[in-house]
Amino acid sequence: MARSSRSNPLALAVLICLGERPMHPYEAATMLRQRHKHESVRLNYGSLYAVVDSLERRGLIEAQETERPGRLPERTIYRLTDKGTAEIQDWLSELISAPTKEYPAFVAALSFLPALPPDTALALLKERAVSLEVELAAARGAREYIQKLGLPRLLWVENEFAMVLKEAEIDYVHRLVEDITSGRLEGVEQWRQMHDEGGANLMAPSPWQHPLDEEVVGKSGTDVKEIS
Amino acid sequence: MARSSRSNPLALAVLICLGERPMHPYEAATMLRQRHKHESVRLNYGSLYAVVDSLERRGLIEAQETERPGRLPERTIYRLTDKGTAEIQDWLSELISAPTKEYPAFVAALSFLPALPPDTALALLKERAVSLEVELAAARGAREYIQKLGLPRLLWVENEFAMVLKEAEIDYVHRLVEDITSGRLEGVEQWRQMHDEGGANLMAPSPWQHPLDEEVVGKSGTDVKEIS
DNA sequence: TCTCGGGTACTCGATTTAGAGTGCCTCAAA
DNA sequence: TTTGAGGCACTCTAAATCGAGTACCCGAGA
Repeated sequence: MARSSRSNPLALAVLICLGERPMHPYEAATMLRQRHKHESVRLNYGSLYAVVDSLERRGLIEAQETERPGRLPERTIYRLTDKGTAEIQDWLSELISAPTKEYPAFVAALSFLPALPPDTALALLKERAVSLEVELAAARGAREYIQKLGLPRLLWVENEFAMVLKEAEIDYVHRLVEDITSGRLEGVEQWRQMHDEGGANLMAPSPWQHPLDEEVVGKSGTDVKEIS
Repeated sequence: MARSSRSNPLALAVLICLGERPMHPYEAATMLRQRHKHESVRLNYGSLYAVVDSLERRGLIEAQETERPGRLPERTIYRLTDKGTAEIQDWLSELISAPTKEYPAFVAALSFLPALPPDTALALLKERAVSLEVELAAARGAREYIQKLGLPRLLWVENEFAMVLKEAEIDYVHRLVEDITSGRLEGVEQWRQMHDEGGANLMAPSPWQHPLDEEVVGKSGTDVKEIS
């Protein structure tokens, strides 16, 4: 229960905004966008209010007053409680000290790579490399500009790290492209062969009858009796 | 609608399993675990059946027969449709060719680093580095073992890439630790100063009055009239 | 003067997700 | 012989998520 409530980092972001001064949710969102934190924390208005409610239920923030400027929708100003202050330290410490298992889409995609014909895969990987390089160039541009504005590096570390990840990915994609083209990647011959023969599209090209399957695949698949 | 249905890669994984031969959802899950795909694709039983239903509604798979071995719960065997075969190619192509914006927890954490006192942050970062190194060693071990089993590299690329990411992260954390310790990271002095003075915990240490805020923060925050 | 695009500040509902729970089975040890 | 651990194959429900929608306001241009 307390564990699942730490799932959405947007909640932490809101807490930290409120740590600066009391404000209403929409203003916190505005501030986060202002400071470009919406590039590191998924921010959408649907979740924002859900997350704020949950923070209030948990006693980490409390409503201070509600006002309505003109006849615009009413807005509730929240303030951080002591429990909230403690939660910031705790949650943030956990996030920094303990790596969490993540599931990037590209890792998933790579694990099914053999399902595409090798030449298609190659073309698509090259496309990705180009897109990534464009993104990287954009990020570099942004960084230089921001630096000129005088923002110290401390307040930009997240983007620095994001760039590091992007560079690593670019390198890897390039290497992969080369290894496939040159046939250096072991498995390509069977891969190509299987698609040439109009073979089934699998994550385990049939020539090998997936090495990890051992005898186990049959276990839950072969007692096909007693059809209802 | 079609867009949102591509959100969970588990659906793609199921499609690909069914591409091998018809089977019931639980068996697909077993096969995925067998082949260690659950390390690249988030797999839990709650989502599994939801995802299968959605695939059926979209006409990508269809029920072939339902059987019940003994008096165990009934199981439904699904098979891939032609639409499903096409969807595999399409979806996978998209995943490979177009990088998608992701929000790793550590990026979020870094963007709030100034909210922790610098010495705490340092200690936590060192902790993370150690954990990451342990994980990397484990991954290397697994890879060597798997290699000895004779699994070709093609069927292991996703882990290779995951390791590349991990290495990049380790490097970065090390650099960050050094830059903070040595004071080379610009902003540390103010950072330390602000926490020494028992200052507020913010993502924008107060001495700078967040450079990116310009005049804008006041916009939605200062018309505090007409309290209801 | 009118209006039209863009910003403000939320609300709503349809999906999705996570993970605990269920009831059945098998096998092995006491 | 009983008992209990562990696997099978789902089902259920509470919570989270996302994006579209709403209702208002303001300022610039025709």
